[in-house]
Amino acid sequence: MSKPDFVLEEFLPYRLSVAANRVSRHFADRYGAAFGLSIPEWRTMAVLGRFGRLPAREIAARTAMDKVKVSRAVTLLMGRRLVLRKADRGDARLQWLELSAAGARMHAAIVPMARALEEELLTGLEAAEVAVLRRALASIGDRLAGQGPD
Amino acid sequence: MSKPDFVLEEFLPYRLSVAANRVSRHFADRYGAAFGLSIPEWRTMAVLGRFGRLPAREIAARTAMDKVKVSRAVTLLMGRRLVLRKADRGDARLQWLELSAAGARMHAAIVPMARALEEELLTGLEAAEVAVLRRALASIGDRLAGQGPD
DNA sequence: TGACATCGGTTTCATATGAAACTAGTTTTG
DNA sequence: CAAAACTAGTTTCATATGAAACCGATGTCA
Repeated sequence: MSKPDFVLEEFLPYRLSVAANRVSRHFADRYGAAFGLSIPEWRTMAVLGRFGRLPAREIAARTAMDKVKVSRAVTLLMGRRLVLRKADRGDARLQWLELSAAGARMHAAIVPMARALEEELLTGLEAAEVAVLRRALASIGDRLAGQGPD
Repeated sequence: MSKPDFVLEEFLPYRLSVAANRVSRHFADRYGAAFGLSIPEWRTMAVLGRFGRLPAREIAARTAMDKVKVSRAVTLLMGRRLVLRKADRGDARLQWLELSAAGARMHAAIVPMARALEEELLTGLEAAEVAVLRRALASIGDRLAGQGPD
C-alpha cells in the first residue's frame, strides 16, 4: 500500500543534470584541447561569428550567460587577439565587439567541430526522437526562463 | 552556396545546458527555501532514504557526485543531526551512513515535493514525449559515462 | 613477513562562479 | 537645469568546486 520508493536514478531533473554535466565536460575537454577555449569563450565566439558585431550586453542575452562571465570571456579573447573592441560613436558606455581575422578563422574551424560533436552525441537516436528532445528541452527551459541568466 | 550560419540557440548541447542549469537553480531554490538543503545534500538524503544505509563511496556512485562533494554534504548533514555515522565492525575505513529519525522525517517530506516539482516541469509534454526524453537523456548520458563523476 | 599498491575518506589549494558594489556615462523628471 | 534613476561594463568578495595530496587501514604478492 505504501508509495513506491523514490528512485533518484529515475528522477528527471537528476537525469537532466547528469547528462548535461557530462556533455559540458566532454565538450569543454574537446574545445579546450583543440582551441584552448572554455565554454564561455566558445559561446562568445559562436555568437560573434554569427551576428558579426554585438555589444557585450547582447552577447550575454544570446548566450544565456551573465554579464560577469561575458566580461571575463571577452577580456580573455581580446588578450588573444581573437576579438576586437570598438567604442560606439554616440554612446560612450557601449563597446562593440567583433571577431578579428584570426578570430574568424578560428570560428570557421570551430563550427564543423561543433556539428560533429552534436552528431556524435545523437547517434543512436532517431530523427523523430531528436525532434522530441528539442521540443522537450525548449518546453522545460521556457517554463523556467526569466529568472536570470544561464 | 555557403553553409548556413551556426545557430547557438539550436545547438543541442547548449539547449541541454541551459535547460539543466535553469532546472537546477529552480530546484535548489525550492529545496533551499523549504529544507535548507543544497543539491548535494538533497541527493545524499534521497539515496539514504531509499537504500537505508550506505558507505560514502556508495553515495558517491549512486548520486553521480565525487567523493569530495559527498564528504562535505555528509559532514553538513551530520552537523544537523539528519544523518548518523557508524563504524564498520570489520573494516575500520568504512563508515556506514543512515538517516536519523529527524532525517527520515525530512526525507518523507522531501519526496512528495520532488514529485510535484518533476510534475510541474513536465506539464505541457505528453507521456510519450516524456518517455522519449528519458530515453534520450539516458542515451546521451551513457555515451559519455565512465569518464568520472557528475 | 615486509614492501607496495589500493582503498575509504578528508584536507588543501588553486580556480570558477555570481551577487553586490562600483565606475562612468546617459536618460528622465520635477 | 540638477537631482534621481538607469544603463554598460568591471571589480570585489565570499562561496562552490574538484584535482591532487594526504592519512590510516587493508590487501597483495614475493
